[in-house]
Amino acid sequence: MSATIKDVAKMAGVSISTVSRVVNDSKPVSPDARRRVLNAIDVLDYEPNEIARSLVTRKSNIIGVIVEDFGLSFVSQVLRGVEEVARMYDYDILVSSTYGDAENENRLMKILLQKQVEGIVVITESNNEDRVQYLKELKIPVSYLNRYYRNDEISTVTINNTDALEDIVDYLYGMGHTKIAYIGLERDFNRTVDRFKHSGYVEAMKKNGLKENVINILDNSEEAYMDLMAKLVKEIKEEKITALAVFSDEAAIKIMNLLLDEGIKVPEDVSVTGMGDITMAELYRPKLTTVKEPLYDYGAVSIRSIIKTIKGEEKMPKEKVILPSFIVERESVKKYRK
Amino acid sequence: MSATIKDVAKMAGVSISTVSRVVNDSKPVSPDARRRVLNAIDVLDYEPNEIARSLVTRKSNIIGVIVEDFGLSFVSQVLRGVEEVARMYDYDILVSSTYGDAENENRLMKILLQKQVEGIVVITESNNEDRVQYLKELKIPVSYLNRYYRNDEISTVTINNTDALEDIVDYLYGMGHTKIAYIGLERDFNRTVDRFKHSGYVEAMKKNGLKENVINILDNSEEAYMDLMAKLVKEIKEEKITALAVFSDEAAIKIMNLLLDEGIKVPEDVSVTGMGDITMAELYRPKLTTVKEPLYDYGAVSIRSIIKTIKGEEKMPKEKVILPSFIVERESVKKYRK
DNA sequence: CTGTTAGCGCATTCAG
DNA sequence: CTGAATGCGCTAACAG
Repeated sequence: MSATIKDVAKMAGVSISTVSRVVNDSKPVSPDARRRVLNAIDVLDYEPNEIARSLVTRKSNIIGVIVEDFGLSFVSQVLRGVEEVARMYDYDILVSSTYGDAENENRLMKILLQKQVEGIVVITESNNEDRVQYLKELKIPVSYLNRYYRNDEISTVTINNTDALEDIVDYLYGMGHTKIAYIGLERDFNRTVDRFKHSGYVEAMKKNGLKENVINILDNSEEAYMDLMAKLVKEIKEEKITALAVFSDEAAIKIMNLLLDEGIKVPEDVSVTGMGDITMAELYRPKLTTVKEPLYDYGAVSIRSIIKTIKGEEKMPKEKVILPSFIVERESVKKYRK
Repeated sequence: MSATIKDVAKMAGVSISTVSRVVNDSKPVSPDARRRVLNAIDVLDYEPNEIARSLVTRKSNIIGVIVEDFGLSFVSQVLRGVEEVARMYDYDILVSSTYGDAENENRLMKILLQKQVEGIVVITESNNEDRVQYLKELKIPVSYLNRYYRNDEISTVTINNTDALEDIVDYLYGMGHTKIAYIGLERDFNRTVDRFKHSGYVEAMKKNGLKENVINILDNSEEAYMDLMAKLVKEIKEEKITALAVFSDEAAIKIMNLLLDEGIKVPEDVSVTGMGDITMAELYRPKLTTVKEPLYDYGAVSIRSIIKTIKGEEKMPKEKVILPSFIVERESVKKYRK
C-alpha cells in the first residue's frame, strides 16, 4: 500500500490539512512546515490519490473519447490532437472503441459517464441518430467529430466540404481537364457530409460549363469496388474521362490500385484526386494530390472547447466550427493536353 | 447533479445498504425491496459513481497505456488489441503519448499512478533504461511492448526476430536469390531487437553459404535515407544485389519509393521484403512481401496477462512471451533467374 | 499560519 | 433479510 496523506502528516508532525495545502499550494504554509512536509513526501514517496481527490472536488480531470476504430488512419490522427491538447490542460483521456456496434456504443457511453468523465469526444465515420439524441441530453460538453454531416445542436468541427470539392474541380479544370468524374459514396448519403462533397462537385461543374458524371460506390466492400470498376472503366473509355475526383483518400488509393490492374496509368492516362490527406497519401506512388483536412486540429479544437466549457470560460459552439482546408498538390494529377 | 445512492434509498424507502446490495447483487434482498429499488433507479436515472466506488473498493478498473505516438500504424494496431480485450474484462484504458520525450514519460507515469491505474502497458519503439528501472519498481503489473529488445525481468511480448529474418533469407534463397543484402537500423542497435534481426540474417546467410552484405541506415531522417540510397544503388550495381531484406515495412516502402526514383523496379530488378505487415504493406504497389507480426495479439496477450495478474489468477510472465510470426507472400519478391 | 471537522458517494462490517 | 455506522483519501470550510 502506498503512503497516504495521513502518513505524510504524521511523519512531518503536522495535520493533514497542512499537507494538503503544500501539495496543492492552496494556502500559505510556514517555510518550516513546508520543508518538513516536502521531506516526508519525498522519503515516503507519496503520490496523492486522484480518486479520492476527485470524489471531493467533483472533478475527474478525465475526458472520454469514443472512436470507431483506432486502426483508421484519420482516427489516430484526430486522437493525437485530442490527447496532446488535453494533456496541456492536465486532462486525461479515456478511450473506447465501438467497432461500429451501436449497441456497444450506448454501453460505452454509460461507462464513461460512470467514470465521471467531464466531457466526451465522439470520433466516428458513421452517423447514428440514437447516439445524437443521447448526446444532446447529456449535461456535460460533447463534441461530435465525425467527418460527416449532422444537423443538430451538438458541437461539431469540420471543414467546408462543398468548397473543398469545388476547389478540386476548379483545380482539375485549371489543369486542362474537362471530362471530370466524381466518385461518391452511396451509403448513408443523406446523413453524411458526402452530399456536400457531391453538391460542391455539381456546382463547380455547372459553373465551368462542364458535363457532370457522378459514379457512386455502394460501400467499402470488395464487391462494391468490383462493381465500381466495371462502370468506371467503361466511362473512362466511352466518355473519355481524364480526371477522377474521389470522395476520400482511402478510396482514391484503392481505385488507383485497381486502375493499375486494368492497365490504366495514373496520372498518365487519368488523373486522380482524393480527400483527407491521410499519411498514406504521401507515401503512395504516385503521391496523391488531395485536400488536406486538418485532422490534428479537429481533435485539438474540439477538446479545447470542451475544456474551456468545463472551466466555464466559454460555451460549446452551437454552430459547426469550420476549419480551413486546402489542396496539396502532388503527383496524381497531370496537365491534360489533348 | 445526478442522483446518488441516497436519493434512490429515500425514494425506495430503504437504506443505502439495500440499494448497494441490489446494484451489486452482493447479498440477498427481498423481492419487494428489490423491485422498489429497481424502480427508483429507473425513474431517477441513477448511475453509480465509479469514483466513489473505486475509493472504497480500491479498484479503479483502469489500465494505463503509454504509447509513443498514436500516429504510428503498429501502435494503433496494438492499441486495438489492448482496448478490445480490456473491455472484455470491464477495464478501461487511459492513454497517454510521449512523442519520444523521456522527461514527459516520467510525468505521465506518475499521473497514471495517481489515477490509480491497476496496470500499465508501454508501447514504444525506443528503449529507455530509466523507464525500465522505474517500471521494475512499480507494484502494479507492467507489460513492456516495444518491438525491440530488453533484457530485464519486465514482462514483454514479442516474436522471435532472429527466426523471422532467417525465414526471410531462406525464402529469398528458395526463390533463387543469392545476392541478398540486409538493410538494418543503426540507431540504438545494441538496445533493440534489431540486433536479433541482424544475427538472424547473418546466420541464415552463413548456413546457405552466401556472402553477407549488411547496409545500415543511421535513423529515420531524410538525410539518412539519401545516404543509404547512395550506398545501396552502388551495391546493387557493383555487387549485383538482387534482393533486399529490410528491417521494417515502413523502411521497405520508403526504400521502394526511392528505388523507383532511381529507375530501379521492384520486383523486376530487385526483390524487397519488409517486417511487420502494417496496413500499408498490402495497399502499396507492389504489395509488400513481409513477416507478419501479430500486432493485435501483442496488445491482447499483454493486457490479458496484466488483468489475470490483477485478479490473482496468474503471475506476470518472467520470460518473454514469444508469439508466432510468418511470412506473408505478396508481390515484392520475384523468382530470380540469371 | 494551523488543526479540527465534515462530508464527497459508496461498500461493508456488525447488530439486529 | 435489513439498517446504522464506519471509513476509503482527500479538500474545504471553520475556528482558532
